[in-house]
Amino acid sequence: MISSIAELISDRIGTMPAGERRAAQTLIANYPLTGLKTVAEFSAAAGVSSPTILRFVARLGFQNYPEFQSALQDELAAQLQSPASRTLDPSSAGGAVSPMLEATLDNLRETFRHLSDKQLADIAARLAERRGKTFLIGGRFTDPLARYMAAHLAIIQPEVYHLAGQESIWRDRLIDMGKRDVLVIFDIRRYQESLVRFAEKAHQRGVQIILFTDQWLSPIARFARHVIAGRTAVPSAWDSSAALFVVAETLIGAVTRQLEAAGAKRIRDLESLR
Amino acid sequence: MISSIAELISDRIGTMPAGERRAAQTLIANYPLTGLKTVAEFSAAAGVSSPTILRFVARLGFQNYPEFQSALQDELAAQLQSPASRTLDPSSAGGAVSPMLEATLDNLRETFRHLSDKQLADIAARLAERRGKTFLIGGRFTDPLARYMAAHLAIIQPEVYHLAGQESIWRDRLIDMGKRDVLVIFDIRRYQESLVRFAEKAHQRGVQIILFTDQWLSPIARFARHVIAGRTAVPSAWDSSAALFVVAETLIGAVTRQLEAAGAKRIRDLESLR
DNA sequence: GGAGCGCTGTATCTTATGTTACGTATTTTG
DNA sequence: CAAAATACGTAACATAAGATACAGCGCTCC
Repeated sequence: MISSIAELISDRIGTMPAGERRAAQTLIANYPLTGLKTVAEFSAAAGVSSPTILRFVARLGFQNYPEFQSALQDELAAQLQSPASRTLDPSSAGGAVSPMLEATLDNLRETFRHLSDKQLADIAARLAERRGKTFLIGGRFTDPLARYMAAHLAIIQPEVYHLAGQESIWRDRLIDMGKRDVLVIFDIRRYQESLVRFAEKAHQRGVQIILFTDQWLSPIARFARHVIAGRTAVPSAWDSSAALFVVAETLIGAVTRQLEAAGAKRIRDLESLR
Repeated sequence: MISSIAELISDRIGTMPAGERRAAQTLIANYPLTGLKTVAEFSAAAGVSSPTILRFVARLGFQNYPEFQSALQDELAAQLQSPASRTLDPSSAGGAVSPMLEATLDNLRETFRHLSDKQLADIAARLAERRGKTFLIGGRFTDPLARYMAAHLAIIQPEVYHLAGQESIWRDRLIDMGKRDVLVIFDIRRYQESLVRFAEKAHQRGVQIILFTDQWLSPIARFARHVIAGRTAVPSAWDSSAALFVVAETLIGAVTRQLEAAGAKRIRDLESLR
């Protein structure tokens, strides 16, 4: 059964022509506000013409645009009157919504529950003090997280390097690493032998290691100065790196804040280079 | 300081004449819906005439009725984007828990609320049916997400390619793309000109585009067959890609499930290759 | 109790919004 | 590859919306 207009749309969006689908997507993207504006504004937002908007609402079964708007308003009224129904979406209680989401939300909460603010602040401070270089590397599936973090950190401070490519390549970079440097490693099951070896050698050279791993802890934890253990279990064939991703974003934010003064200037400089 | 229109009203309601006060009370009673309706409906609901409504609006400092409505809509938009601020009272958030986490949790819920199961299933089905090749690409900060997704998809099916490196390189890959193929693009603010150009050309060649973007929709939405709009707002200098990351993981899981029969064999084959 | 002021509603006008018709472009089908 | 069907946008149209002018009414204060 279809109760909301949003459902109605996602139900029929497959059968719509391109233009109307754009209208639908625009409406869903910031639902239901676009639908409360005028046809002209709606069409401009979606990048189509006004008749297309009207055909779109007609296809949804409404006689005219005002009738469509009234329906949206009624829906909004019902939502606003019972805020609980918005937070606890009936579909989420019904289990229709992806159990992946539920599991991920749990993972996030659990991960942060075991992660004190102080710990995060310490790590952020270590990343922010630029005594030496910062290296980032990840495993088979987690290397994108290392890239993501590197992409941000490299903007707000110099000497941030993502170690990519073959093992032999980054192994040679060990020669550049010393006790003033930081190495951020992402490694979750199944832990990669090559990463462990690399971490050990870096550790021997006095490099401070910050490890992102799962709750069973990669063997690299043995060499790490800081360990972030994220929950990874989800109802899927794969483990989830979402919790580690969010921790990474949190750290990026914290480091940025600490480097605000120096960082702001650097960002301005970068902008002017474009 | 007065931040919301509701405050503004209750601030001045004492100085208003009887008719306008009725208008004010009616609006407050089911705020802000009455204000989004037409002047005629508003006046009928309040039991006064239309000019009284207009005088009421003028007294609040608005030049005309549409301006007043826009202000209400903006306010509503702000509310809908951060449901936590309304649902969870600030005192409960007073704990030491990172506001980043709270914002991210909200973003996840909001993103999935606008994303129906059917839509996800459709996209997963499209990614699972291997009529053609699958290409993935991302912008400056989102390319790691493309990599992450590619790393997983490439294991369970053949002909999955992540487009990396310079623009000229992947532009040349266009020649391999046809209407049987799928292109997954990640693009959030600030949208990259090069990606838009690339998407347009791919679209012209009949490639089906699946777009991961933010709620303001990249211009690429114009060419996309499927659009996933994730919430990105967090208390940080950067936008958050966490919601898109989780959607990506969800899709990876769904595709894997669909390809279970074929995929399981493939995974076994891969294992034996090690 | 009468004059002045202010608030409110009716009626009219103007604007801009939603609607429709039609020609062109695009896609699909035989 | 051709022909039909469908979809889209431009432009003209009709309608309903918001704005305004003005008259009536009630209230207050001499």
